Amino acid sequence: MRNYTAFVATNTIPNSQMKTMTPPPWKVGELAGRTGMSVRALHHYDEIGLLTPTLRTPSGHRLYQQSDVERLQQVQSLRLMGIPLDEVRRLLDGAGLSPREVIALHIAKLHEHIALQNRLAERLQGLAEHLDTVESASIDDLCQIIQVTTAMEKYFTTEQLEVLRDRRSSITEEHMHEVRDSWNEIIPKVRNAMSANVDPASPEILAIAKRWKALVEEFTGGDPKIAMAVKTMYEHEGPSLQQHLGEVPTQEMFVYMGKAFAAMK
Amino acid sequence: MRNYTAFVATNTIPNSQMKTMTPPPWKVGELAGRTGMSVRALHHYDEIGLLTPTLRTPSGHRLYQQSDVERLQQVQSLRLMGIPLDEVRRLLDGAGLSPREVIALHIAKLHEHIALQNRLAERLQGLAEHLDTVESASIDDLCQIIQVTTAMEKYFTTEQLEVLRDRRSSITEEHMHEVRDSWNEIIPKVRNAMSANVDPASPEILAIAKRWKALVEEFTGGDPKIAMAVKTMYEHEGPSLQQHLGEVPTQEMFVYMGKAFAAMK
DNA sequence: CCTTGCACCTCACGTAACGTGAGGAATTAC
DNA sequence: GTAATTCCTCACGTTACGTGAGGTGCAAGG
Repeated sequence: MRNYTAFVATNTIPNSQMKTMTPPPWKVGELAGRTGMSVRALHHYDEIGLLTPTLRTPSGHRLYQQSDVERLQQVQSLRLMGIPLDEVRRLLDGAGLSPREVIALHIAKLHEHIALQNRLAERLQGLAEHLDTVESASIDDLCQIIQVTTAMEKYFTTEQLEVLRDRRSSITEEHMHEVRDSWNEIIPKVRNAMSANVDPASPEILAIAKRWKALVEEFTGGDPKIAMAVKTMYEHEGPSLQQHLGEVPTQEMFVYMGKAFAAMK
Repeated sequence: MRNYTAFVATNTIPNSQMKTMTPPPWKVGELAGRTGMSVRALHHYDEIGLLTPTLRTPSGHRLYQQSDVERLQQVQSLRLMGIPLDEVRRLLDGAGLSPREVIALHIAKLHEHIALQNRLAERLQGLAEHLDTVESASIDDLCQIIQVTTAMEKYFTTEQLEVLRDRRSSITEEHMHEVRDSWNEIIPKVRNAMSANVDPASPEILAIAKRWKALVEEFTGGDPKIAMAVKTMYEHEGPSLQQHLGEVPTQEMFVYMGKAFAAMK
Protein backbone atom coordinates (compact mmCIF):
# COMPACT_ATOMS: atom_id res chain seq x y z
CA MET A 1 0.00 0.00 0.00
CA ARG A 2 1.22 3.44 -0.99
CA ASN A 3 0.52 6.65 0.79
CA TYR A 4 -0.71 9.61 -1.13
CA THR A 5 0.93 12.25 0.99
CA ALA A 6 3.04 13.31 -1.96
CA PHE A 7 0.22 15.23 -3.53
CA VAL A 8 -1.79 15.89 -0.41
CA ALA A 9 0.93 17.95 1.18
CA THR A 10 3.21 20.08 -0.94
CA ASN A 11 6.29 19.69 1.16
CA THR A 12 8.22 16.68 2.34
CA ILE A 13 7.63 15.52 5.89
CA PRO A 14 9.98 13.39 7.97
CA ASN A 15 8.76 9.94 8.98
CA SER A 16 8.69 10.84 12.65
CA GLN A 17 5.90 13.29 11.94
CA MET A 18 3.98 10.97 9.65
CA LYS A 19 2.31 9.21 12.52
CA THR A 20 0.62 12.33 13.77
CA MET A 21 -0.66 13.21 10.33
CA THR A 22 -4.14 12.66 9.00
CA PRO A 23 -4.73 9.00 8.19
CA PRO A 24 -4.23 7.96 4.56
CA PRO A 25 -7.29 8.50 2.42
CA TRP A 26 -9.25 5.53 1.15
CA LYS A 27 -9.88 4.42 -2.38
CA VAL A 28 -13.40 3.59 -3.47
CA GLY A 29 -13.06 -0.14 -3.12
CA GLU A 30 -11.74 0.19 0.36
CA LEU A 31 -14.42 2.61 1.45
CA ALA A 32 -17.05 0.43 -0.18
CA GLY A 33 -15.77 -2.64 1.60
CA ARG A 34 -15.70 -0.94 4.97
CA THR A 35 -19.09 0.70 4.70
CA GLY A 36 -20.95 -2.08 2.97
CA MET A 37 -21.83 0.10 0.02
CA SER A 38 -21.18 -0.80 -3.59
CA VAL A 39 -18.54 0.96 -5.60
CA ARG A 40 -21.22 1.90 -8.08
CA ALA A 41 -23.25 3.57 -5.37
CA LEU A 42 -20.27 5.70 -4.39
CA HIS A 43 -19.74 6.60 -8.02
CA HIS A 44 -23.39 7.47 -8.20
CA TYR A 45 -23.21 9.69 -5.13
CA ASP A 46 -20.29 11.43 -6.76
CA GLU A 47 -22.18 11.85 -10.01
CA ILE A 48 -25.16 13.50 -8.39
CA GLY A 49 -22.94 15.64 -6.20
CA LEU A 50 -24.08 14.06 -2.96
CA LEU A 51 -20.64 12.84 -1.92
CA THR A 52 -17.70 14.13 -3.92
CA PRO A 53 -14.34 12.93 -2.62
CA THR A 54 -12.19 15.87 -1.70
CA LEU A 55 -9.15 14.31 -3.33
CA ARG A 56 -8.25 12.55 -6.52
CA THR A 57 -4.98 10.99 -7.53
CA PRO A 58 -3.41 12.60 -10.60
CA SER A 59 -4.69 9.67 -12.61
CA GLY A 60 -8.24 10.30 -11.42
CA HIS A 61 -8.70 7.68 -8.71
CA ARG A 62 -11.05 8.86 -5.99
CA LEU A 63 -9.61 9.34 -2.52
CA TYR A 64 -11.95 9.65 0.43
CA GLN A 65 -10.75 11.58 3.47
CA GLN A 66 -12.02 11.31 7.01
CA SER A 67 -14.50 14.11 6.35
CA ASP A 68 -15.86 12.25 3.35
CA VAL A 69 -16.29 9.12 5.38
CA GLU A 70 -18.25 11.04 7.97
CA ARG A 71 -20.48 12.50 5.32
CA LEU A 72 -21.02 9.04 3.90
CA GLN A 73 -22.08 7.82 7.32
CA GLN A 74 -24.59 10.63 7.50
CA VAL A 75 -25.88 9.74 4.08
CA GLN A 76 -26.21 6.11 5.13
CA SER A 77 -28.09 7.07 8.26
CA LEU A 78 -30.59 9.18 6.42
CA ARG A 79 -31.00 6.62 3.65
CA LEU A 80 -31.74 4.00 6.29
CA MET A 81 -34.75 6.10 7.13
CA GLY A 82 -35.93 5.88 3.56
CA ILE A 83 -35.19 9.47 2.71
CA PRO A 84 -34.52 9.96 -1.01
CA LEU A 85 -31.03 11.02 -2.01
CA ASP A 86 -32.33 14.32 -3.25
CA GLU A 87 -33.56 15.28 0.19
CA VAL A 88 -30.53 13.81 1.89
CA ARG A 89 -28.43 16.22 -0.07
CA ARG A 90 -30.67 19.15 0.74
CA LEU A 91 -30.58 18.20 4.41
CA LEU A 92 -26.82 17.82 4.59
CA ASP A 93 -26.25 21.00 2.65
CA GLY A 94 -28.46 22.84 5.09
CA ALA A 95 -30.87 24.00 2.42
CA GLY A 96 -34.57 23.30 2.37
CA LEU A 97 -36.55 22.00 5.31
CA SER A 98 -35.46 21.26 8.83
CA PRO A 99 -34.85 17.66 9.92
CA ARG A 100 -38.05 17.70 11.93
CA GLU A 101 -40.12 18.73 8.96
CA VAL A 102 -38.48 16.24 6.67
CA ILE A 103 -39.09 13.42 9.11
CA ALA A 104 -42.67 14.46 9.70
CA LEU A 105 -43.32 14.70 5.98
CA HIS A 106 -41.83 11.30 5.41
CA ILE A 107 -43.88 9.73 8.12
CA ALA A 108 -47.00 11.14 6.54
CA LYS A 109 -46.02 9.88 3.10
CA LEU A 110 -45.14 6.49 4.47
CA HIS A 111 -48.42 6.09 6.29
CA GLU A 112 -50.32 7.05 3.19
CA HIS A 113 -48.35 4.56 1.19
CA ILE A 114 -48.85 1.84 3.77
CA ALA A 115 -52.58 2.48 3.81
CA LEU A 116 -52.69 2.03 0.05
CA GLN A 117 -50.67 -1.16 0.24
CA ASN A 118 -52.92 -2.48 2.96
CA ARG A 119 -56.03 -1.85 0.94
CA LEU A 120 -54.39 -3.58 -1.99
CA ALA A 121 -53.45 -6.51 0.20
CA GLU A 122 -57.03 -6.78 1.41
CA ARG A 123 -58.31 -6.82 -2.13
CA LEU A 124 -55.81 -9.46 -3.13
CA GLN A 125 -56.67 -11.51 -0.07
CA GLY A 126 -60.35 -11.38 -0.89
CA LEU A 127 -59.56 -12.30 -4.44
CA ALA A 128 -57.46 -15.25 -3.34
CA GLU A 129 -60.22 -16.49 -1.07
CA HIS A 130 -62.69 -16.20 -3.87
CA LEU A 131 -60.38 -18.08 -6.19
CA ASP A 132 -60.12 -20.85 -3.65
CA THR A 133 -63.88 -21.32 -3.43
CA VAL A 134 -64.33 -21.49 -7.19
CA GLU A 135 -62.49 -24.22 -8.98
CA SER A 136 -62.53 -22.61 -12.40
CA ALA A 137 -59.73 -20.09 -12.43
CA SER A 138 -59.69 -18.74 -15.97
CA ILE A 139 -58.37 -15.30 -16.60
CA ASP A 140 -61.81 -14.14 -17.63
CA ASP A 141 -63.27 -15.28 -14.33
CA LEU A 142 -60.44 -13.58 -12.52
CA CYS A 143 -61.06 -10.28 -14.26
CA GLN A 144 -64.78 -10.55 -13.73
CA ILE A 145 -64.30 -11.03 -10.03
CA ILE A 146 -61.97 -8.07 -9.89
CA GLN A 147 -64.40 -5.91 -11.82
CA VAL A 148 -67.29 -6.80 -9.59
CA THR A 149 -65.41 -6.45 -6.34
CA THR A 150 -63.87 -3.13 -7.28
CA ALA A 151 -67.28 -1.88 -8.37
CA MET A 152 -68.66 -2.99 -5.03
CA GLU A 153 -65.91 -1.17 -3.15
CA LYS A 154 -67.27 2.04 -4.57
CA TYR A 155 -70.74 1.53 -3.17
CA PHE A 156 -70.32 -0.43 0.06
CA THR A 157 -68.66 0.57 3.25
CA THR A 158 -65.86 -1.57 4.60
CA GLU A 159 -68.01 -3.21 7.24
CA GLN A 160 -70.73 -3.99 4.75
CA LEU A 161 -68.19 -5.66 2.51
CA GLU A 162 -66.99 -7.72 5.41
CA VAL A 163 -70.51 -8.82 6.22
CA LEU A 164 -71.00 -9.84 2.61
CA ARG A 165 -67.70 -11.66 2.51
CA ASP A 166 -68.45 -13.54 5.69
CA ARG A 167 -71.82 -14.58 4.40
CA ARG A 168 -70.44 -15.55 1.02
CA SER A 169 -67.88 -17.84 2.55
CA SER A 170 -70.63 -19.69 4.38
CA ILE A 171 -72.60 -20.33 1.20
CA THR A 172 -71.95 -23.19 -1.19
CA GLU A 173 -71.08 -22.52 -4.75
CA GLU A 174 -74.03 -24.61 -5.83
CA HIS A 175 -76.36 -22.34 -3.96
CA MET A 176 -74.83 -19.29 -5.58
CA HIS A 177 -75.60 -20.81 -8.97
CA GLU A 178 -79.15 -21.41 -7.91
CA VAL A 179 -79.53 -17.80 -6.92
CA ARG A 180 -78.14 -16.59 -10.21
CA ASP A 181 -80.42 -18.91 -12.12
CA SER A 182 -83.36 -17.59 -10.15
CA TRP A 183 -82.54 -14.03 -11.12
CA ASN A 184 -82.05 -15.04 -14.71
CA GLU A 185 -85.48 -16.57 -14.62
CA ILE A 186 -87.29 -13.77 -12.83
CA ILE A 187 -85.90 -10.73 -14.58
CA PRO A 188 -87.08 -11.58 -18.11
CA LYS A 189 -90.53 -12.24 -16.71
CA VAL A 190 -90.60 -8.83 -15.12
CA ARG A 191 -89.36 -7.22 -18.29
CA ASN A 192 -92.08 -8.90 -20.29
CA ALA A 193 -94.74 -7.94 -17.82
CA MET A 194 -93.59 -4.34 -17.89
CA SER A 195 -93.63 -4.08 -21.64
CA ALA A 196 -97.06 -5.72 -21.67
CA ASN A 197 -98.24 -3.20 -19.10
CA VAL A 198 -99.32 -5.88 -16.69
CA ASP A 199 -100.68 -4.44 -13.46
CA PRO A 200 -98.02 -4.76 -10.73
CA ALA A 201 -100.78 -5.77 -8.36
CA SER A 202 -101.82 -8.71 -10.50
CA PRO A 203 -101.46 -12.14 -8.89
CA GLU A 204 -98.67 -13.40 -11.16
CA ILE A 205 -96.57 -10.32 -10.48
CA LEU A 206 -97.24 -10.60 -6.78
CA ALA A 207 -95.94 -14.17 -6.91
CA ILE A 208 -92.81 -12.97 -8.66
CA ALA A 209 -92.50 -10.15 -6.14
CA LYS A 210 -92.41 -12.70 -3.38
CA ARG A 211 -89.50 -14.57 -4.95
CA TRP A 212 -87.77 -11.27 -5.71
CA LYS A 213 -88.09 -10.15 -2.13
CA ALA A 214 -86.77 -13.45 -0.85
CA LEU A 215 -83.73 -13.24 -3.10
CA VAL A 216 -82.98 -9.68 -2.06
CA GLU A 217 -83.54 -10.59 1.57
CA GLU A 218 -81.11 -13.42 1.32
CA PHE A 219 -78.36 -11.41 -0.30
CA THR A 220 -78.67 -8.35 1.88
CA GLY A 221 -79.27 -10.28 5.07
CA GLY A 222 -82.18 -7.94 5.71
CA ASP A 223 -79.92 -4.90 5.97
CA PRO A 224 -81.73 -2.06 4.21
CA LYS A 225 -78.50 -0.12 3.82
CA ILE A 226 -76.97 -2.97 1.88
CA ALA A 227 -80.13 -3.18 -0.20
CA MET A 228 -79.86 0.52 -0.99
CA ALA A 229 -76.20 0.18 -1.86
CA VAL A 230 -76.96 -2.69 -4.20
CA LYS A 231 -79.69 -0.68 -5.86
CA THR A 232 -77.42 2.33 -6.32
CA MET A 233 -74.70 0.15 -7.70
CA TYR A 234 -77.02 -1.49 -10.21
CA GLU A 235 -78.26 1.90 -11.34
CA HIS A 236 -74.78 3.22 -11.95
CA GLU A 237 -72.94 0.15 -13.09
CA GLY A 238 -75.77 -1.82 -14.66
CA PRO A 239 -74.37 -2.35 -18.15
CA SER A 240 -70.92 -3.41 -17.09
CA LEU A 241 -72.16 -5.58 -14.25
CA GLN A 242 -74.55 -7.30 -16.57
CA GLN A 243 -71.69 -8.85 -18.48
CA HIS A 244 -70.32 -10.41 -15.34
CA LEU A 245 -73.27 -11.21 -13.15
CA GLY A 246 -75.80 -12.16 -15.76
CA GLU A 247 -79.18 -10.42 -15.64
CA VAL A 248 -79.30 -7.37 -13.43
CA PRO A 249 -82.47 -5.41 -12.65
CA THR A 250 -82.84 -1.93 -14.05
CA GLN A 251 -84.06 1.11 -12.19
CA GLU A 252 -87.44 0.83 -13.90
CA MET A 253 -87.77 -2.70 -12.62
CA PHE A 254 -87.08 -1.50 -9.10
CA VAL A 255 -89.84 1.07 -9.48
CA TYR A 256 -92.22 -1.49 -10.95
CA MET A 257 -91.50 -4.03 -8.26
CA GLY A 258 -91.86 -1.33 -5.66
CA LYS A 259 -95.46 -0.98 -6.73
CA ALA A 260 -95.91 -4.72 -6.45
CA PHE A 261 -94.45 -4.68 -2.93
CA ALA A 262 -96.86 -1.91 -1.98
CA ALA A 263 -99.74 -4.00 -3.32
CA MET A 264 -98.57 -7.05 -1.38
CA LYS A 265 -99.35 -5.54 1.98
CA MET B 1 -67.47 11.30 -37.48
CA ARG B 2 -66.53 8.88 -40.24
CA ASN B 3 -66.87 5.20 -40.12
CA TYR B 4 -63.94 3.05 -41.06
CA THR B 5 -65.91 0.24 -42.60
CA ALA B 6 -64.29 0.99 -45.93
CA PHE B 7 -61.10 -0.78 -44.98
CA VAL B 8 -62.54 -3.05 -42.36
CA ALA B 9 -64.73 -4.88 -44.82
CA THR B 10 -63.58 -5.33 -48.37
CA ASN B 11 -66.99 -5.13 -50.00
CA THR B 12 -69.67 -2.48 -49.94
CA ILE B 13 -72.61 -2.99 -47.63
CA PRO B 14 -76.04 -1.38 -47.89
CA ASN B 15 -77.06 0.98 -45.14
CA SER B 16 -79.84 -1.28 -43.98
CA GLN B 17 -77.28 -3.86 -42.94
CA MET B 18 -74.97 -1.37 -41.29
CA LYS B 19 -76.91 -1.37 -38.06
CA THR B 20 -76.38 -5.05 -37.47
CA MET B 21 -72.68 -4.77 -38.07
CA THR B 22 -69.95 -4.61 -35.51
CA PRO B 23 -69.88 -1.20 -33.85
CA PRO B 24 -67.41 1.33 -35.23
CA PRO B 25 -63.96 1.01 -33.74
CA TRP B 26 -62.67 3.70 -31.41
CA LYS B 27 -59.73 5.98 -31.80
CA VAL B 28 -57.24 6.32 -28.96
CA GLY B 29 -58.65 9.53 -27.59
CA GLU B 30 -62.12 8.09 -27.46
CA LEU B 31 -61.01 4.88 -25.80
CA ALA B 32 -58.89 6.84 -23.37
CA GLY B 33 -61.80 9.09 -22.49
CA ARG B 34 -64.17 6.21 -21.94
CA THR B 35 -61.81 4.07 -19.91
CA GLY B 36 -60.13 6.81 -17.93
CA MET B 37 -56.73 5.88 -19.22
CA SER B 38 -54.31 8.35 -20.76
CA VAL B 39 -53.55 8.28 -24.45
CA ARG B 40 -49.90 7.86 -23.57
CA ALA B 41 -50.68 4.76 -21.53
CA LEU B 42 -52.47 3.20 -24.49
CA HIS B 43 -49.52 4.06 -26.70
CA HIS B 44 -47.29 2.48 -24.11
CA TYR B 45 -49.34 -0.69 -23.97
CA ASP B 46 -49.06 -0.83 -27.73
CA GLU B 47 -45.31 -0.30 -27.60
CA ILE B 48 -44.72 -3.13 -25.17
CA GLY B 49 -47.10 -5.41 -27.03
CA LEU B 50 -49.59 -5.63 -24.20
CA LEU B 51 -52.50 -4.18 -26.14
CA THR B 52 -52.03 -3.78 -29.86
CA PRO B 53 -55.10 -2.46 -31.64
CA THR B 54 -56.21 -4.92 -34.29
CA LEU B 55 -56.78 -2.14 -36.78
CA ARG B 56 -55.07 0.96 -38.04
CA THR B 57 -56.30 3.53 -40.52
CA PRO B 58 -54.13 3.76 -43.65
CA SER B 59 -52.60 6.88 -42.12
CA GLY B 60 -51.59 5.01 -39.02
CA HIS B 61 -54.27 6.03 -36.53
CA ARG B 62 -55.01 3.29 -34.00
CA LEU B 63 -58.49 1.76 -34.06
CA TYR B 64 -59.65 -0.29 -31.12
CA GLN B 65 -62.25 -2.96 -31.72
CA GLN B 66 -64.59 -4.50 -29.20
CA SER B 67 -62.09 -7.27 -28.54
CA ASP B 68 -59.40 -4.71 -27.82
CA VAL B 69 -61.65 -2.90 -25.40
CA GLU B 70 -62.29 -6.15 -23.58
CA ARG B 71 -58.60 -6.85 -23.35
CA LEU B 72 -58.04 -3.36 -22.02
CA GLN B 73 -60.62 -3.98 -19.32
CA GLN B 74 -58.79 -7.11 -18.35
CA VAL B 75 -55.55 -5.21 -18.22
CA GLN B 76 -57.16 -2.54 -16.06
CA SER B 77 -58.53 -5.14 -13.70
CA LEU B 78 -55.23 -6.82 -13.20
CA ARG B 79 -53.38 -3.52 -12.87
CA LEU B 80 -55.84 -2.52 -10.18
CA MET B 81 -54.47 -5.42 -8.21
CA GLY B 82 -50.99 -4.00 -8.54
CA ILE B 83 -49.77 -6.63 -10.94
CA PRO B 84 -46.91 -5.34 -13.12
CA LEU B 85 -47.57 -5.02 -16.83
CA ASP B 86 -45.08 -7.71 -17.58
CA GLU B 87 -47.03 -10.29 -15.64
CA VAL B 88 -50.34 -8.96 -16.88
CA ARG B 89 -49.19 -9.75 -20.38
CA ARG B 90 -47.97 -13.19 -19.43
CA LEU B 91 -51.28 -13.88 -17.69
CA LEU B 92 -53.43 -12.71 -20.57
CA ASP B 93 -51.32 -14.54 -23.10
CA GLY B 94 -51.74 -17.72 -21.11
CA ALA B 95 -48.02 -18.18 -20.59
CA GLY B 96 -46.28 -18.47 -17.27
CA LEU B 97 -48.04 -19.04 -14.00
CA SER B 98 -51.69 -19.57 -13.25
CA PRO B 99 -53.80 -16.74 -11.85
CA ARG B 100 -53.83 -18.40 -8.45
CA GLU B 101 -50.07 -18.58 -8.29
CA VAL B 102 -49.64 -15.03 -9.48
CA ILE B 103 -52.07 -13.73 -6.90
CA ALA B 104 -50.48 -15.77 -4.15
CA LEU B 105 -47.04 -14.58 -5.11
CA HIS B 106 -48.15 -11.00 -5.15
CA ILE B 107 -49.76 -11.28 -1.79
CA ALA B 108 -46.53 -12.61 -0.38
CA LYS B 109 -44.52 -9.84 -1.98
CA LEU B 110 -46.93 -7.22 -0.77
CA HIS B 111 -46.89 -8.46 2.80
CA GLU B 112 -43.14 -8.49 2.80
CA HIS B 113 -43.10 -4.97 1.46
CA ILE B 114 -45.67 -3.81 3.97
CA ALA B 115 -43.68 -5.31 6.81
CA LEU B 116 -40.63 -3.39 5.67
CA GLN B 117 -42.58 -0.17 5.41
CA ASN B 118 -44.04 -0.71 8.85
CA ARG B 119 -40.65 -1.21 10.39
CA LEU B 120 -39.48 1.93 8.66
CA ALA B 121 -42.49 3.82 9.94
CA GLU B 122 -41.75 2.66 13.46
CA ARG B 123 -38.19 3.82 13.19
CA LEU B 124 -39.26 7.18 11.86
CA GLN B 125 -41.87 7.50 14.57
CA GLY B 126 -39.31 6.79 17.25
CA LEU B 127 -36.99 9.27 15.64
CA ALA B 128 -39.69 11.93 15.56
CA GLU B 129 -40.49 11.38 19.21
CA HIS B 130 -36.88 11.66 20.07
CA LEU B 131 -36.56 14.86 18.06
CA ASP B 132 -39.48 16.30 19.96
CA THR B 133 -37.88 15.68 23.34
CA VAL B 134 -34.57 17.24 22.34
CA GLU B 135 -34.66 20.86 21.31
CA SER B 136 -31.41 20.83 19.37
CA ALA B 137 -32.18 19.33 15.99
CA SER B 138 -28.96 19.65 14.06
CA ILE B 139 -28.23 17.21 11.28
CA ASP B 140 -25.38 15.75 13.24
CA ASP B 141 -27.65 15.01 16.18
CA LEU B 142 -30.15 13.51 13.81
CA CYS B 143 -27.61 11.17 12.29
CA GLN B 144 -26.25 10.25 15.68
CA ILE B 145 -29.66 9.29 16.90
CA ILE B 146 -30.23 7.22 13.79
CA GLN B 147 -26.88 5.49 14.18
CA VAL B 148 -27.52 4.64 17.80
CA THR B 149 -31.07 3.46 17.31
CA THR B 150 -30.23 1.32 14.31
CA ALA B 151 -27.33 -0.17 16.21
CA MET B 152 -29.68 -0.90 19.07
CA GLU B 153 -32.16 -2.58 16.74
CA LYS B 154 -29.51 -5.16 16.02
CA TYR B 155 -29.07 -6.14 19.66
CA PHE B 156 -32.44 -5.66 21.32
CA THR B 157 -35.69 -7.45 20.72
CA THR B 158 -38.74 -5.45 19.77
CA GLU B 159 -40.27 -5.65 23.22
CA GLN B 160 -37.05 -4.60 24.87
CA LEU B 161 -36.86 -1.59 22.61
CA GLU B 162 -40.39 -0.67 23.53
CA VAL B 163 -39.59 -0.92 27.20
CA LEU B 164 -36.61 1.33 26.70
CA ARG B 165 -38.64 3.80 24.67
CA ASP B 166 -41.36 3.95 27.26
CA ARG B 167 -38.89 4.54 30.03
CA ARG B 168 -37.01 7.13 28.06
CA SER B 169 -40.14 9.14 27.40
CA SER B 170 -40.78 9.30 31.15
CA ILE B 171 -37.33 10.68 31.86
CA THR B 172 -36.39 14.32 31.64
CA GLU B 173 -33.67 15.44 29.32
CA GLU B 174 -31.87 16.96 32.24
CA HIS B 175 -31.70 13.63 33.93
CA MET B 176 -30.31 12.02 30.79
CA HIS B 177 -27.51 14.54 30.79
CA GLU B 178 -26.79 13.76 34.41
CA VAL B 179 -26.53 10.11 33.59
CA ARG B 180 -24.17 10.76 30.72
CA ASP B 181 -22.03 12.99 32.87
CA SER B 182 -21.89 10.29 35.51
CA TRP B 183 -20.60 7.78 32.99
CA ASN B 184 -18.10 10.27 31.68
CA GLU B 185 -16.85 10.70 35.22
CA ILE B 186 -16.76 7.06 36.23
CA ILE B 187 -15.20 5.49 33.18
CA PRO B 188 -11.91 7.39 33.20
CA LYS B 189 -11.55 6.53 36.88
CA VAL B 190 -11.99 2.87 36.12
CA ARG B 191 -9.55 3.07 33.23
CA ASN B 192 -6.96 4.69 35.46
CA ALA B 193 -7.50 2.17 38.20
CA MET B 194 -7.09 -0.67 35.72
CA SER B 195 -3.85 0.66 34.27
CA ALA B 196 -2.56 1.25 37.81
CA ASN B 197 -3.46 -2.33 38.68
CA VAL B 198 -5.63 -1.25 41.59
CA ASP B 199 -7.29 -4.18 43.32
CA PRO B 200 -10.97 -4.36 42.26
CA ALA B 201 -11.83 -5.16 45.86
CA SER B 202 -10.26 -1.95 47.16
CA PRO B 203 -12.65 0.47 48.86
CA GLU B 204 -12.47 3.22 46.21
CA ILE B 205 -13.29 0.77 43.44
CA LEU B 206 -16.11 -0.70 45.46
CA ALA B 207 -17.54 2.81 45.80
CA ILE B 208 -17.33 3.26 42.05
CA ALA B 209 -18.86 -0.17 41.54
CA LYS B 210 -21.85 0.95 43.54
CA ARG B 211 -22.44 3.95 41.33
CA TRP B 212 -21.82 1.82 38.24
CA LYS B 213 -24.35 -0.72 39.35
CA ALA B 214 -26.91 1.98 40.08
CA LEU B 215 -26.46 3.47 36.63
CA VAL B 216 -26.81 0.12 34.92
CA GLU B 217 -29.78 -0.73 37.09
CA GLU B 218 -31.47 2.48 36.15
CA PHE B 219 -30.96 2.06 32.43
CA THR B 220 -31.85 -1.60 32.24
CA GLY B 221 -34.71 -1.34 34.69
CA GLY B 222 -33.24 -4.40 36.40
CA ASP B 223 -33.79 -6.59 33.36
CA PRO B 224 -30.71 -8.82 33.06
CA LYS B 225 -31.48 -9.55 29.41
CA ILE B 226 -31.34 -5.87 28.58
CA ALA B 227 -28.11 -5.62 30.53
CA MET B 228 -26.66 -8.46 28.49
CA ALA B 229 -27.80 -6.88 25.25
CA VAL B 230 -26.22 -3.59 26.19
CA LYS B 231 -22.99 -5.35 27.03
CA THR B 232 -22.95 -7.22 23.74
CA MET B 233 -23.70 -4.07 21.85
CA TYR B 234 -20.88 -2.17 23.54
CA GLU B 235 -18.49 -4.98 22.76
CA HIS B 236 -19.36 -5.01 19.10
CA GLU B 237 -20.11 -1.39 18.38
CA GLY B 238 -17.90 0.26 20.97
CA PRO B 239 -15.81 2.52 18.75
CA SER B 240 -18.67 3.88 16.69
CA LEU B 241 -20.97 4.29 19.67
CA GLN B 242 -18.30 6.16 21.53
CA GLN B 243 -18.51 9.02 19.05
CA HIS B 244 -22.18 9.44 19.73
CA LEU B 245 -22.74 8.50 23.34
CA GLY B 246 -19.55 9.78 24.91
CA GLU B 247 -17.60 7.36 27.04
CA VAL B 248 -18.57 3.74 26.71
CA PRO B 249 -17.19 0.92 28.83
CA THR B 250 -14.94 -1.67 27.19
CA GLN B 251 -15.14 -5.40 27.63
CA GLU B 252 -12.12 -5.31 29.92
CA MET B 253 -13.93 -2.85 32.12
CA PHE B 254 -16.88 -5.17 32.35
CA VAL B 255 -14.55 -7.95 33.45
CA TYR B 256 -12.79 -5.69 35.94
CA MET B 257 -16.03 -4.38 37.39
CA GLY B 258 -17.36 -7.90 37.52
CA LYS B 259 -14.61 -8.70 40.01
CA ALA B 260 -15.55 -5.63 42.03
CA PHE B 261 -19.18 -6.78 42.09
CA ALA B 262 -18.08 -10.18 43.31
CA ALA B 263 -16.08 -8.51 46.10
CA MET B 264 -19.06 -6.37 47.10
CA LYS B 265 -21.08 -9.25 48.36
C1' DC C 1 -59.83 25.79 -52.20
C1' DC C 2 -57.52 27.32 -48.22
C1' DT C 3 -57.00 27.85 -43.53
C1' DT C 4 -57.96 26.82 -38.75
C1' DG C 5 -57.97 23.77 -34.98
C1' DC C 6 -58.06 19.50 -32.97
C1' DA C 7 -56.75 14.71 -32.65
C1' DC C 8 -53.36 11.86 -34.01
C1' DC C 9 -48.61 10.12 -35.16
C1' DT C 10 -43.56 9.02 -33.92
C1' DC C 11 -39.42 9.94 -31.50
C1' DA C 12 -37.07 10.75 -27.32
C1' DC C 13 -35.83 12.43 -22.81
C1' DG C 14 -36.94 12.21 -17.72
C1' DT C 15 -38.19 9.76 -13.50
C1' DA C 16 -34.99 6.71 -8.47
C1' DA C 17 -31.12 4.56 -7.31
C1' DC C 18 -28.28 2.25 -8.67
C1' DG C 19 -26.80 -2.92 -11.41
C1' DT C 20 -24.22 -4.55 -14.94
C1' DG C 21 -21.14 -4.90 -18.38
C1' DA C 22 -17.50 -2.78 -21.99
C1' DG C 23 -13.27 -1.10 -22.94
C1' DG C 24 -9.20 0.87 -21.31
C1' DA C 25 -5.72 2.93 -17.83
C1' DA C 26 -3.42 2.52 -13.31
C1' DT C 27 -1.85 0.11 -9.54
C1' DT C 28 -0.28 -3.88 -7.10
C1' DA C 29 1.61 -8.52 -6.65
C1' DC C 30 4.63 -12.09 -7.90
C1' DG D 1 8.53 -7.71 -16.37
C1' DT D 2 4.27 -9.45 -16.55
C1' DA D 3 -0.19 -10.79 -14.71
C1' DA D 4 -3.98 -9.87 -11.78
C1' DT D 5 -6.62 -6.46 -9.51
C1' DT D 6 -8.61 -2.18 -9.06
C1' DC D 7 -9.79 1.84 -10.94
C1' DC D 8 -11.70 5.01 -14.54
C1' DT D 9 -15.54 6.65 -17.75
C1' DC D 10 -19.38 5.87 -20.62
C1' DA D 11 -23.83 4.06 -21.27
C1' DC D 12 -27.79 1.07 -21.30
C1' DG D 13 -31.48 -1.32 -18.35
C1' DT D 14 -34.94 -1.23 -14.73
C1' DT D 15 -41.24 0.75 -13.99
C1' DA D 16 -45.00 2.83 -16.13
C1' DC D 17 -45.80 6.03 -18.04
C1' DG D 18 -45.54 12.12 -18.24
C1' DT D 19 -44.31 15.63 -21.09
C1' DG D 20 -43.07 18.10 -24.77
C1' DA D 21 -41.29 18.56 -30.00
C1' DG D 22 -42.16 18.42 -34.49
C1' DG D 23 -45.01 16.72 -38.07
C1' DT D 24 -49.54 14.64 -40.32
C1' DG D 25 -54.80 13.62 -40.76
C1' DC D 26 -59.13 15.26 -40.90
C1' DA D 27 -63.63 17.78 -40.32
C1' DA D 28 -65.54 22.48 -40.62
C1' DG D 29 -65.82 27.48 -41.81
C1' DG D 30 -64.80 31.24 -45.01
